[in-house]
Amino acid sequence: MVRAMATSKRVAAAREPTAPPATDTRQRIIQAGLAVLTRGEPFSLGEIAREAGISRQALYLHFDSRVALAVAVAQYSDELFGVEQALAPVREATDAPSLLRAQARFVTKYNERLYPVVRMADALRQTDPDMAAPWEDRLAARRAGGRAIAARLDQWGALSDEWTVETAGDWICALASVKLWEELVIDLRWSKERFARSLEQQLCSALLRTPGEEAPTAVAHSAKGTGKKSRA
Amino acid sequence: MVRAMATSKRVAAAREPTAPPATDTRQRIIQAGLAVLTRGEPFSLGEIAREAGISRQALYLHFDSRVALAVAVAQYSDELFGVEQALAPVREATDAPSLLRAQARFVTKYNERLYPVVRMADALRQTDPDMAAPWEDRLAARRAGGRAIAARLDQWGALSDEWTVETAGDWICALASVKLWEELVIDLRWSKERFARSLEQQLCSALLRTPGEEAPTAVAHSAKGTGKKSRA
DNA sequence: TCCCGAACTTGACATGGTGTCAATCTCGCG
DNA sequence: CGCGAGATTGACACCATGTCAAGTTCGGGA
Repeated sequence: MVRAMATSKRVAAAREPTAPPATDTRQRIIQAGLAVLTRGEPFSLGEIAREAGISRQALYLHFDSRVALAVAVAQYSDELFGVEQALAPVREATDAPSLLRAQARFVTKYNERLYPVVRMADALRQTDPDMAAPWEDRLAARRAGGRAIAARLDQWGALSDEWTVETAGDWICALASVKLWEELVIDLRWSKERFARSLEQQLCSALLRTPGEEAPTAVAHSAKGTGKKSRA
Repeated sequence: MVRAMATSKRVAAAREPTAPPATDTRQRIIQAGLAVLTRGEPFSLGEIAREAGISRQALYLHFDSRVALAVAVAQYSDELFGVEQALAPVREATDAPSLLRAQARFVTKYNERLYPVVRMADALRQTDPDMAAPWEDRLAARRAGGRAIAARLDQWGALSDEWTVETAGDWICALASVKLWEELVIDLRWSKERFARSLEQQLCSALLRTPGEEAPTAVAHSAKGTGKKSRA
């Protein structure tokens, strides 16, 4: 193949995402991996290599193992989707209903896009301990995201009394899971629109204080209220 | 294969679960499979054979393939759990809150017990088309269960206006999914008690008409009301 | 009593995937 | 020129699934 020089591995790590010439082999492998993963399933390394136009053995010049490649593909897929940008509406929401609406829309798009990758990662983590750690990281990030939403709801006095910030965050995280999305959209054939709509509604009815109840400023029975329990 | 006579397979199928002498090899294999599956993961046929005290090749005298064994294990696991009996409180509930409470408790117990089996089946169905059909069957059964609950809520006039029986049924089905249970109980370390409590609460807040609203007998704005839309 | 057939055994083998190793090729650059 | 990075071909070990063949054990029926 081409490549050569002090280019390639070191460069790939340092390359900014703004330079997509993709002449880099490592990058080509990752893209091939994503392509193979996205269509169908079986996921054989030989297939990815063929797709990338290199020999199977060359994969091992760039990745220690199947899992390392999978992790790289997952990360690339994340970057490609642009989580940061997609999350902007969620971060910028200024009231509870629009926050939850933004979250529902984000979740719908994100899960649709990341579904094949998460699927594979989930399958791999069962058999491969090396996949467990990255998986945990992602889970922690999702959990933190859910908790951040719950914390803002709580700050606004919008969080229903039955929740703590922690439990509400976990529930938000669970409802945002690819698995729930898969169950409804893939297995039960829901349309994305219906999923988004239902998720929004359910987030609202699950989390939000019902309008008729105590005002956010009023500290009622126990130690509930505005600053419920922001961290342990 | 060998198979022949009216013995063996036929006998295994016809044997009542009340006779546990376990002299039947097929049954021993299934039990070994469940045991291996329940602890840890890797799931190698050789291991199951060793656990069952027979040679690896003897597995093929009883099961055509890995998938056939897996299906048998899943079915056995179901019988062992006693779904019918465990579902009794759900079937016998006479009001909406206790129905949803019974459902939440059933789901918690069932998912905890069936988790390893479902895990394996889900992994297998990705690569093995033979697993897809049994999976679909189970999904259809779960969906029907969810829909039955939704229909009863609707009959009682307890189902919130935003739902049809179909969509509510699917939502119940999705919240009953092993995957949601896994996310919360396994990955996020929720206790079973907390899961059961939250699930019950969330089923209620998601599905039930809020107390202040229109009475069940009153047919309000559109064509909603008691007999919402029992089938398409 | 003998023997048939069912169930199981051992052992070998094909296939296909992962991961490793060694030898070779090809460039660009110092 | 020759080094060295990246890539190639080819071979190999290992393991899991699935198949095949031949032999063993044992119970029950003719």
